[in-house]
This record gives sequence, C-alpha cells and structure tokens, in this order.
Amino acid sequence: MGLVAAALQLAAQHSPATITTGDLAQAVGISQGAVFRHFESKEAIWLAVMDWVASTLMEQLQSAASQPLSIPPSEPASLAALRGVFMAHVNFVIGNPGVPRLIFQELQHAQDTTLKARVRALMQSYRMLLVDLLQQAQLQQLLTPKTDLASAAVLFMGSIQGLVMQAMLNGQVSTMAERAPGVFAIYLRGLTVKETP
Amino acid sequence: MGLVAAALQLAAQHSPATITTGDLAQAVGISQGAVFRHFESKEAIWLAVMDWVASTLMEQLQSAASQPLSIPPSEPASLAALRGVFMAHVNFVIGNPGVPRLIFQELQHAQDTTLKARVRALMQSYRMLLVDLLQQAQLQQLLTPKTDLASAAVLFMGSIQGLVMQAMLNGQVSTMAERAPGVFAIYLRGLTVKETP
DNA sequence: ACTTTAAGTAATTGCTCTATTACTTAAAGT
DNA sequence: ACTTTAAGTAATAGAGCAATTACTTAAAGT
Repeated sequence: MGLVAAALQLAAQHSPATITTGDLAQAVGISQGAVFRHFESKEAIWLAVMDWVASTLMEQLQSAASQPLSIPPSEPASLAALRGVFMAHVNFVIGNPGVPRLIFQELQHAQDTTLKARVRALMQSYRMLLVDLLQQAQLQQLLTPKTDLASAAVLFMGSIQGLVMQAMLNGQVSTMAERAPGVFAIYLRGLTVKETP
Repeated sequence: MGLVAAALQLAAQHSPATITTGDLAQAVGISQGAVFRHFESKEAIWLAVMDWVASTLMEQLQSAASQPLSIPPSEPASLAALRGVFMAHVNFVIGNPGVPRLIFQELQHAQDTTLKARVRALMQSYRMLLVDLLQQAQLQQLLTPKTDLASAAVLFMGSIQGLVMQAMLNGQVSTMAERAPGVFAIYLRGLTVKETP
C-alpha cells in the first residue's frame, strides 16, 4: 500500500491533524525517515491525497450524472441525474470515510493554504456540475419558476453535509445510505413543480 | 477577557487544533504557565467553551422558537418558528464564527472524547427541538402527509452546514445571512403542503 | 499584625513530531 | 564489471508544546 492510500485509510479512523509521519510509515511498513524518500514533506502527502480525492470523486459524480437510472421509472432524466449524483456522493463517502475528515480539516484554516485552494477548486467543479443539471431541469420546466439555482446547489451539498455530520456523530458512516433517499426526497420536492394532488 | 472568550475568539481565526496555551495566555495578557491557575488542563478550557456554546445557542434557539415572527404575515406559527430557529442559528454562527470550527474539530475524533459527547448532547437537544416543531406543523396538517420527520431534521441542520461550509470556503461568514433565506425557502417548500398553483 | 489563598512569573521538564544526516542495500543502466 | 540511482535504516537535530515547579505578590480573612 502506498502512502496516499495509507493516509486515506488512517484518516478514516483518526483526525488527519493527529496523523504523524510515523503513523504513515508504520502503516506501509517502512521507517519514519523513509517517508521523505517518497514525498518532500508531510504536506505534500496530503496534497497528493486531495488530488486523488478530487479526480476520483468528480469522475464518479460525472459518471453518475451521465448515466441516470431513474428510481421511479417515469422520472425525467435531469432529475434522475441529480438523484444519481447525490447517491454517488453518498456512496463515495461511505467507501472513503476519511475524505470528509480531510475536507473539514482544511476548511478550518482561515488562511488560504495550498490544500485549501484544492478543496475550493473541487467544490467549484462540483457546484458547476450541479448548476448545470439544475439548469437543464429548469429549461424543461421541471422546477418551480424563479428557483434560485445557487441556493439549490448550496442546499444540495448541505444535505450531504448533514448526513455526513450525523454519521460522524454516531460513528457509523454506513447509516448514511439508509437516510439518504429520504433526505433527497425532501430536497427534490422543494425544487420541483408540484404534482396536482 | 477570560480564557473562554479568548479561545472562542482565536477559534474564529485559526483552527482550534493549532491554538496553543501560549496563544491563549497572550490573548488574555498572562504568561503561559498562568493559564493552569484557571484551568486544570487545556482540554478543560475547550470543555468550558463548549458548555458556553451549548447553553447560549440552545437558549437563543428556544427563544426564537417561542417568539416566532412571521415574514409573510399569514404564515402559520409553527412554520414561522422553524424559520426563526433557522435564522437564529445562522445569526449565532455569524456572531460566533469560531463555533463551527470547534464543532467540526470534535466531530473528527473517531473515539468518543468528553468533548465529543458534549457536542452530541447539543445536537440531540437541537434535534428534539426541531422534531417538536415539525410535529406541531404535522398535526396542523401543514406538512405533506407521511413526511419523514427524522430526515427533515437532518436536512434542516444540513442546510445550515451547507451555508457554513460555503462561508468557510470563501472566508467571509457574513455572506451566510444573504443566502440563508433562499436556502430555507427551498427547504420549507420540500416539507409543506403545496399551495394550489 | 499575621496568615491564608488566589493569581501571577520565569524557568524548566518531558514529550512528540518533522526533517535531516550518514550510511547501507539492491536493482537498473551502460 | 562498474556506476548510478532509488529506497531503505538508525540516529539525531531542532523546534514546539503542555504541564510542573519554585518563587513572588497582593488582596482577603480573622
């Protein structure tokens, strides 16, 4: 296992701030000093982790967006795409529980570190993907007229944040999967045109 | 200024994990060693901070819940109360920008520290307050039938998380106030009975 | 007046962590 | 075959930090 994978795995258990180069070395089975044969500094490792996270996550989100499988078969494609992105993100977090910890860690720093800039870039891409899908839905008149797409995108990401936070509180990330559909249902209902009752 | 206030103020600028007892001492104008005349350990300081946060926040949320001022004057009281709690929370974060950092910090630890237990207790009280208001609204048939109240509570808190995260990304917490109403509008629309178009 | 107690200081202890150094090993290049 | 390079080790330097200690100061109690 490489250092990047080890870092991500350790982050699933401890807070990234407390992970030492000694911990990483032990996880891959080398001495502490040998870590610096592979990376110039500790920060460089986290940077590589973030790069992996950013590319892998965006890849999976985009894949989910372009291959929407509707749960209610009649659901329009753009709404199914939003649902797919939501569930893909949830599944990514379940598969990589260290990622939210790393993100939260970096958001804390007030000054703009290199690592925080990467996180912002990732979020930017994410938001663009969302606004794109939301605009498609809006063009097809699936959304309430004058829906604020920026707010809708913030709420989308916040919905997942809420699930993550809840999961971190009780310590079991897997519970996210159960609650996710219910949360997304309320979210989508807040956006879409009301079916006649 | 006391150490608790200093800690909260410093947390608004740096990550709590990087705040040293020396920093706290400097902020209140004493020597590093003198800190331990007031608190037994560094952790005890953060514990006191969390206690202050928990009692102050819950007080303000409960106050907002019991004194609902409707923005659309026709809005039912229980929905206005939800809106009031939402805005009270947002305003609390704007007034105390260090709080989210502290919360995020503690959620990261996988093992159940004393501090994390306090955070969980706070969240528990918060959720009970929310479910209470949601149930009132449900009894008055303001919500969609069979609305999942647990999911609704998670989404409520997640909505604020999303706003906080967005604010931390661009570094200015004050922008939360502008976007908050739009986000809450979508949230509420996801729950409530649809007005006939 | 004397004593106790709370709050302070400066210095230091003990620990942890990142990064460097000097040296070793083994594979790859030519 | 010889050399270069990549990857490793053990040891240690160097810095920062929480907490302790011995000592001081000043207010409050009796």
